[in-house]
Amino acid sequence: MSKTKKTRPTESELEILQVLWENGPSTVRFVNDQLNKVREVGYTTTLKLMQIMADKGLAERDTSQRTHVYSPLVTEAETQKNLLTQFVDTTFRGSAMKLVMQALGNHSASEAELDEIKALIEDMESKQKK
Amino acid sequence: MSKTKKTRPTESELEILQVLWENGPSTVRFVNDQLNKVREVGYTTTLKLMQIMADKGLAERDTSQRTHVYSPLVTEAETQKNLLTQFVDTTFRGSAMKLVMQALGNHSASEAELDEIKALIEDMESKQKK
DNA sequence: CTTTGTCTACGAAATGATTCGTAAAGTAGT
DNA sequence: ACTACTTTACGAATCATTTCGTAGACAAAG
Repeated sequence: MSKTKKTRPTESELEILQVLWENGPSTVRFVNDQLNKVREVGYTTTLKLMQIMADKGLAERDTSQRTHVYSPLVTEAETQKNLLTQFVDTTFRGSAMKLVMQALGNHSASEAELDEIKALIEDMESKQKK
Repeated sequence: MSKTKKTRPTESELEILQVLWENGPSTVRFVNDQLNKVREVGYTTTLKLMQIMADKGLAERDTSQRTHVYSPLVTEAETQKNLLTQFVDTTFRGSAMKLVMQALGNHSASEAELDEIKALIEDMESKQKK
């Protein structure tokens, strides 16, 4: 009922947001179908979740048609940022750099990606030097 | 009662593991005191949680003395790796590199840290090249 | 108009995690 | 031995999240 901002999506809500971010405004039916490609979820379960999300201000819905269309009200980048911050705190005791090292070490990256990151770092360093 | 491996720590369990990792084998009293430096938690709450953790195989306890001493059964690095993988999946749709970029961008790093990461990347690239 | 299917609304059950009260037993100090 | 304190054990309350059953509205097809 409120849109007071700052609500953290739960796991399930995040799954739904992913669908909305990837595909744009969608119906419950569509979202539910997407989710079911990965795991079994009942239609009314997805419906309920999406209604809650609208309630929390994570999404809004167009009710002008009988079949409602939901749009995300938070961006992917902004949500990632929030979740990342809290994840770094709880799992890496606040050390983002430890996380970066782990991520680089465990997950393989293409040369292009590595170059991109290197460029980003050099950019940061040059700015830091004033 | 089982030690079947692969149990994911919850938020609260992770907090307790942090204490155990940082301080080594500890009593419930000690862990609870540490937690209370950050937020209020009842003694029996911490006790219960630690008993559950022993149950799940996240920790083991020495009951030879009246005051039990708990030790972690999972390492910090291993736990971070598991949590990171699932976090990348749910929040960054599997793209560890996107996460790295976000982490670099949002959280400030010292020059030394940046250099360390750059070195790591160059190391990876040289190994990849052949 | 009736049947069949799809949609939303709603409440409540199921699940999982966390918190706490209370009891029982051991320990320490007097 | 008595009292005060600390510990473990345990069950249940609380709280958040997820799941589902059911009902009512609407729509499409015959």
